Amino acid sequence: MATIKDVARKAGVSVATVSAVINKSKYVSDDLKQRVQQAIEDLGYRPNRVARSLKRKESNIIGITVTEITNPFYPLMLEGVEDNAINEGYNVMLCTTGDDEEKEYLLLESMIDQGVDGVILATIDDLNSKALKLVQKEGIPHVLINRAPENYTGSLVCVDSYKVGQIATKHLLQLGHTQIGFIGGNRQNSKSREKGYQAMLASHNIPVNPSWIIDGEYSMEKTYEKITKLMQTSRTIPTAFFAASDLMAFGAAKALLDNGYTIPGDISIVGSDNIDFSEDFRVPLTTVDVQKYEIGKLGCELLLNHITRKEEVSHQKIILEPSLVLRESSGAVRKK
Amino acid sequence: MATIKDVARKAGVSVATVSAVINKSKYVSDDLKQRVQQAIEDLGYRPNRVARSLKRKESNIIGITVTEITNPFYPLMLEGVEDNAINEGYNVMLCTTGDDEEKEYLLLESMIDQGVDGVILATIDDLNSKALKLVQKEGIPHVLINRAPENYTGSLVCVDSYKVGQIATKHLLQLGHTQIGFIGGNRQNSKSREKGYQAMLASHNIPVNPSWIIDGEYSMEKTYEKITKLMQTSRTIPTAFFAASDLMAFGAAKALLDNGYTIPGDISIVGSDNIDFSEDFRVPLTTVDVQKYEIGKLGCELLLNHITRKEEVSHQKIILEPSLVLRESSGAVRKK
DNA sequence: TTGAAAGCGGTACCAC
DNA sequence: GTGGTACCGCTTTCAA
Repeated sequence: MATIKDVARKAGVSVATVSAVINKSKYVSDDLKQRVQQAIEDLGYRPNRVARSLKRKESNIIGITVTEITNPFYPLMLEGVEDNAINEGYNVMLCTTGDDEEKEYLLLESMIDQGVDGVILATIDDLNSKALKLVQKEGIPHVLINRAPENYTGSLVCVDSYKVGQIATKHLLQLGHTQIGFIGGNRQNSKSREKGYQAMLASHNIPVNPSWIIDGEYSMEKTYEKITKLMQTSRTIPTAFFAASDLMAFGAAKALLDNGYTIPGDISIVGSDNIDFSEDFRVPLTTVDVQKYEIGKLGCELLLNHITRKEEVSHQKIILEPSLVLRESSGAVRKK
Repeated sequence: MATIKDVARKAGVSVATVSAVINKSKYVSDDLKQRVQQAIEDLGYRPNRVARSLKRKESNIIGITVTEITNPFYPLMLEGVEDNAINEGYNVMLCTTGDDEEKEYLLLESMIDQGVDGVILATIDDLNSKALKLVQKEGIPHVLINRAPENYTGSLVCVDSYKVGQIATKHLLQLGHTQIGFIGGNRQNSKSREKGYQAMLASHNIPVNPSWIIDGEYSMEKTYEKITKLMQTSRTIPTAFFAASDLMAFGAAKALLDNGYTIPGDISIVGSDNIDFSEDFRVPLTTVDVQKYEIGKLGCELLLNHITRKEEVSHQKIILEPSLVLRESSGAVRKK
């Protein structure tokens, strides 16, 4: 690999001048500029970004943490991030944490040590998260996307999960359902969706049956098990379920279908996320769209703003609007 | 951020000694070792990887290029790569090329300039690919995964696509189908699968009908259109389709379903890839599994071997075995 | 056994 | 306008 010195020698100028023409950082006469450019061309020279990073203390790399990448929700979000990053001349470093706090911390640390200019965190639910504390302590620009602790005051972009719960539940109520179960997991998004669901029921004076609140652990398989068990042990089951993720909705639907129920004939299902395959699930899934791509894209924009204009970092919150996507898994409550 | 100098000062030793204890690169007396470790602890010192990279000319970062990440095939493969990389102390930089040669080249170049120690390429079909030429010219360790040019002689891990075609076609033949269409796209994997399909038909003396070879462009939507058009314009359509990807199989199945055909009653469909959702597609899809996770994992292992043992780089080829996954989209040919 | 110092490949200040 | 050079933070050779 040719270095800046080689270029300088070949062009018969100093390295300072080469650097100046590369970065357009100060005036260089046309003559020298020509010679330098010619030399760069001839040698196929490309600046060593590592050296530049060391000196400038900026790498043009951003990091992103996600819990998992096999849930189709994340690739789309990631695409939003990457599209934006590439456009602005940044590379992206990816870490999958698997919801493991310790792994998350270590991976984040490794990215910081690698010199990332900032990080997008899609894994933070807790204000006391070690990972969050780390970026704060180190003063690394960061924005949370998709997930965020309830009273987080930093920059973030996510969907209004409370509304997700309201929208889904309202839809079910309008179809005449009053016995509506909830399937969620141990994440803030789920909790907010549950609150929206509870509030909507409460506003219609409908009590919630605690045994119809299912912990699906954000897993299709677990949800399948839990719902199967519910059918075996409960005397009555709801006429509808709202799930805090499409994957859990899938699990529930499969369990129901496998036990001879029809959807939506016997039981309605509403998911959330609107992942690509919800449209082509065994029963096309009614769900709530949460603007996955936008979350990633805006999150990246925000981060890049933080990075480039450090001084005017205003803690910005972007809360996106969810919207109902009507498909075939929800229908009028069955007649008794 | 504390630097190595701070540690040295605090411990009352030279930076060389600090470096030695960090890297265990030479003997240091217990006394000094203690003091250094204490100082590191006190300061919360972590070595600057950028500086280390510059000096050592290795970054512990590997790059990976994929064409798209929204096809659920890739996240699993990527997971295989990342799991392995993390375990070995490497971070991964991700680039999505969208099958755009120019973008691919630029992104790859940017990763190299960022100092990646090696790259995994899941985007190469052509021996003359600019991207491939680049890594070869620069002498960057690289391995191709999932996709590869026909006569590629470097390291690679992928599934035997020819066999994929054979297996799928054989299955259909065994069900009594003789009128079998093929849906593919402009990638080497598809071409090999098509060859396997053709060969299997030939060995049964069954001619292939050229109008039943459909270019689905690796897109669900395109395939939907093409199949819809086929139904409108052709007097006869096959009793079965084999598609070179599950996504295209989905597109075909949807088109058929939307036009009143039953699957597999009227027409059988076999996909390839075995993406997660093929199991829960409207009609659970019979498909050919291609060991996505393994491809990524082994590809990463191979690359890391190249990086760490430069001298003994034997060009290694790992060809994985595909296997049929029987589900509900394929059945006996209908009686006339 | 320990440390001084050169140097990785750039950037940017300062002097000419 | 241009170039000499210190320096970014670390590794590694070499001398003491």
